Amino acid sequence: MNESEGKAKTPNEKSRKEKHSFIAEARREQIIEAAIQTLDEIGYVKASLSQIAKRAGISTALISYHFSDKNDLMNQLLMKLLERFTSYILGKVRQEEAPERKLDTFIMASLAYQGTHHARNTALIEIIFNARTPDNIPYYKLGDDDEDQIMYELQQILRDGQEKGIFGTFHVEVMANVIQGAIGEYMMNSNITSKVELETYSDELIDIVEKAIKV
Amino acid sequence: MNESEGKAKTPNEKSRKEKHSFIAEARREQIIEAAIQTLDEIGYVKASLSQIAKRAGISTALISYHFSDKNDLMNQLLMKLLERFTSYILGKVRQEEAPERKLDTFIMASLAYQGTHHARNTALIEIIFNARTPDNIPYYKLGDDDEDQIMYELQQILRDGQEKGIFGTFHVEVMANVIQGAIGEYMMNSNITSKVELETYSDELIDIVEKAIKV
Amino acid sequence: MNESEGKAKTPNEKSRKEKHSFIAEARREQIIEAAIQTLDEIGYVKASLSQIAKRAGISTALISYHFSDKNDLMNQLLMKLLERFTSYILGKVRQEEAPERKLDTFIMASLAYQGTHHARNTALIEIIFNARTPDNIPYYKLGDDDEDQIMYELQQILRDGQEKGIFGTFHVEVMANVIQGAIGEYMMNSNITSKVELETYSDELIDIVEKAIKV
Amino acid sequence: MNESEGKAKTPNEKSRKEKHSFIAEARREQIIEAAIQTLDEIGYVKASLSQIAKRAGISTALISYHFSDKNDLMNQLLMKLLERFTSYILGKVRQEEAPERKLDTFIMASLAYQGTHHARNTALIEIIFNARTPDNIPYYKLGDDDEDQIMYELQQILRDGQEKGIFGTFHVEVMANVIQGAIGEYMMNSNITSKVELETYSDELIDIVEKAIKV
DNA sequence: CATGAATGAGCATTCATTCAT
DNA sequence: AATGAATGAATGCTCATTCAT
Repeated sequence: MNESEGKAKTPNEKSRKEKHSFIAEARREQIIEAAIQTLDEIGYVKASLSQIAKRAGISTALISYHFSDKNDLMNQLLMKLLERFTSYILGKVRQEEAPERKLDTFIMASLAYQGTHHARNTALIEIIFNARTPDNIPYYKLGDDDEDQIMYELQQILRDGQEKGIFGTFHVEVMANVIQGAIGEYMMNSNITSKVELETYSDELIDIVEKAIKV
Repeated sequence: MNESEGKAKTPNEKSRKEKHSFIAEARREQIIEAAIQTLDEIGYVKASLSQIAKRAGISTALISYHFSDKNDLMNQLLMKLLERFTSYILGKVRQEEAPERKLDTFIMASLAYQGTHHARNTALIEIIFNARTPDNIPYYKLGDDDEDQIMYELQQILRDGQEKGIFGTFHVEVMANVIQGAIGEYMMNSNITSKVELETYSDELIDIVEKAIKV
Repeated sequence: MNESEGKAKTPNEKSRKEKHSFIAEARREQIIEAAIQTLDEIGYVKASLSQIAKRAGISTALISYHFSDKNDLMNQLLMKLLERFTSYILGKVRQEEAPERKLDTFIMASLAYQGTHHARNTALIEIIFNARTPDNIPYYKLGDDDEDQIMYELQQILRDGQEKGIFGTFHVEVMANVIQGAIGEYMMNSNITSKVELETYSDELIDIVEKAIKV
Repeated sequence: MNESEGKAKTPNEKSRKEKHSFIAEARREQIIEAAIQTLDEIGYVKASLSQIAKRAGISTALISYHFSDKNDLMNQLLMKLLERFTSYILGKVRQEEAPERKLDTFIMASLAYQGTHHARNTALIEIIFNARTPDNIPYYKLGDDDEDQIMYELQQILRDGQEKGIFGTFHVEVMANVIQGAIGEYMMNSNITSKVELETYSDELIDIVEKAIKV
């Protein structure tokens, strides 16, 4: 707002501005956390601003103050959730070198996320399957080709393995989709979750995939 | 709310009741069809009773008359959709004898349903991922063991194949889940749908599964 | 809604439909009257749906039920008020034959309306000077050339008088505007209203106009 | 709220106060200008404090700091606008000596103001027709006898002319009102504005008035 | 069986205002 | 003097539901 920003005439001028941004950022974070909790507890359909505000211990007006829109809040939340999920998975996967190790890690990390970040994952699912773009297209139908780094990474691993002759021949996109589907199904369906241990499922899935991709 | 509500005002109570039931049944059917159309067109979140009524060409009050609740309507709709889907798949699968044929048919029929009954399938997905039980549990987390005949049938096929020595050893529940997940992913994610033809996906998936289950 | 309307299969079928429309029409009328009262009492800025509903003794939702919009309500109200005002003035004016009598009647009737229909007139002023079109143009700037029958009639009287040689030469549009302004000023400004009697004002205005238009 | 609020914290209280007053006065001026612009652009109903603040490039809190109330702001704005308008008209009128010249000048200056100070005039109209006193009386109904120097001056001109035998006999208050109405009508109604040139209207109005007041 | 009429509860959002800094 | 943060109240509006007819 002021063209002489960055000059920091006085030491506390800068800190004051930083504090302001800091408070605002903290609030936004808090609201987003409350939104995650709300989505987890009562689902997208019932997740009104007042429900979110209640969980954050603030007024609904304050949400409107920090986010231009309910849509804005949901979009920023979706981005944050995807970001966190993506960086969690990629962080683990990229520590590995060999394609077969990368693949195993991918599967294990993806499944583990559900256990370690249950609320986040539920919130993610709730948004993806309920929210729609302004053009009324559900996010789950979008598949956001460009943005979905996870899917891109998985396909890269598979292609890399094929090129190195470690994996056999198969339709990469279909295979990636099958793996994603198997992971997603475990994440969402608590029927299988309650009957098969995460580790068992992980091991068995890796087993199945290995059989399917081997040379 | 209760089906035995008649107070016998007239002597020909029975015939009247039958007629009433018949008309009522037809109306319920009509409302449910309109609900499917509504869910397909505008999604669960926006699918208000008035939107459904508009598509059915009736008043919203009439929906409230025939269903005790919006929840009741959605539950009945869900059941009907599951029933139809189930009987479609089982109808095809049970025409086959050999486990490997049954399995292939199961996969192909499941995937084909999306193409042949698009609106129904979208409606099904919209309900499963948006509606919640009175106890606030999302349907997608339920997985309803007892009612999910589809899953039961798939697992039966796999077990049958194993017993007959046609399939190798693998964790039946995990394998069934993987297959279900692969099918579901293709149904929901239009990203893969637009990039891989139904038949290709079907063939490749069968291929993958065969490799994974073979002795 | 039904193509067999007007056939009136049974006597009470028709009457039922008529009754429904009648009730709805009566409600709309009641709401519009409440809106007039509200505008008169608290002005356009504060005239919220709940204030109108309070005066009508109904819920705000019922206003939304009978009018598609607040804008819709205000537009219909504006039309009704203009219509009533116009028909009142024109009804009186058209009973006269001679241009000079028509002109006198026009002035007297316009001024009298303020006295006899005070609330309506205030409501009219409040809407015209406060409401705006969707394009954000105030109604008072619109001047609604085509619709303003009153202004058209006044100009016709003046032209007719000129053609018949009863009135002299003057700029018709300016003269009509001056007359309208003089009437409007008396209607709105309660300062002059409290100091000069309606009849005095009427007589004097007629006098002034006569001097200005005479041959 | 009170101008003698200083608590004499520092010795050079007076100079500080003066500086403060000066800055404060400048801010108030700035806010008032922004308010004029806002009223002109979007009208009274939509002229929220945040809209005004946006146009002033300041925060809404600062408006609340300098004006006790939104009402206070609007009142002070109204006074300022009336003051400016009054001094503009009176400045021109008082340069003339003869009543007939004064009258012509009054009319021309009043009409010219719309052209030369369009935004101010629109803002003036918006406030007068939308704002209300704490007692809920619209300003347009007030006519504020004591403060309205314009109307007083006009009536003085007319009386002076009569006393000097230049004007004939007529009801001064009504005549003044007619002139005011004719001017106001042209100012507000863009229908006439677009059809009749300012100069034409001015000439014709003077002509009409001259005929009406001549001996 | 079917509807129009009606409502209370809830929605997202904006507003004028206050307060700590 | 000035601002960002925060709120309670109010707005227009939609919704599922009820009820008399």
